[in-house]
Amino acid sequence: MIIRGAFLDLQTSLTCGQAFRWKWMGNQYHGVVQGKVIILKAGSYETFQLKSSGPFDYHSYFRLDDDLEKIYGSFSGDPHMPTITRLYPGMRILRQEPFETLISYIISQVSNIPRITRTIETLSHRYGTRIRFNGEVYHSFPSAEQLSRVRESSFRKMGLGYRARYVRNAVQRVIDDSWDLDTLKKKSYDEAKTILMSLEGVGDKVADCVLLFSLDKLEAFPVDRWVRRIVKYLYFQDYDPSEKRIHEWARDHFGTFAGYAQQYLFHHARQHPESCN
DNA sequence: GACCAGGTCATCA
DNA sequence: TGATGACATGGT
Repeated sequence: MIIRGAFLDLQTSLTCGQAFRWKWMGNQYHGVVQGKVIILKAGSYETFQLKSSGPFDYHSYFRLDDDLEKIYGSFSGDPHMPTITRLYPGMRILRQEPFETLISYIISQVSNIPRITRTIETLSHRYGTRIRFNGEVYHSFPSAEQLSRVRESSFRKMGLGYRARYVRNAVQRVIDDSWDLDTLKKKSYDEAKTILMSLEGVGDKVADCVLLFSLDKLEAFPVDRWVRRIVKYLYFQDYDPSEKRIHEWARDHFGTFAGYAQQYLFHHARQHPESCN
């Protein structure tokens, strides 16, 4: 199937560090979303080729309803964002699955993207559902049910370290309370964040990532080391802002689309570390 | 081998 | 509220 006319930078959107399961193989991106194998290839201007093992709502996954021009426009009063958004046009926030996002970002803390990717791959390979497609074997990200049979010690052996207990507890909570994380979409940002943070090992940052990347809260502004670095350099040169101060500032300064601003700042900081010194 | 990584939590002033 | 260190481990 060919998708036309989407303002979407496939490569940057898939590899800017928000999703961990996309692999570049044979000139295409291969991934598994909602238990389906998805293969994507960028064609000439604004066309994409999509193959999948089952129905895939790419419009929803890539959030094609988000009007990027309008979002960029909402940052036009900022001294830096017009330049930064222009460097990565078409980079979109993805709408990922809440459970996968929660577990992935619990794992991500104080780690690095290559390691996070590898760990999540191992987790999927061991406990996810095996899917054959086009002669290749893929694995879905495991469900809470599938992970509920895994001991904390097994997570530890996979290299999760102290995060093993957090993952184990989060899985247990989802199973015990028959917790459908999607219901958090209907709650306010603050309510949903409070609920997520009631999980051990889920603090400000992980909660914001889950809210932004899977629960439609575009006002979430995850602050990690990279974001703190670039925000401090670009906007707070005379003093060192506290975590709380950065959050207040981001909400006031960027408003409803703070999450998009965050992702562009994060990506830019990683592409150009020298721009933060 | 040192330093760092998409943090969180407990503890103490 | 704000500062500090422990937590496990692997990438560079």
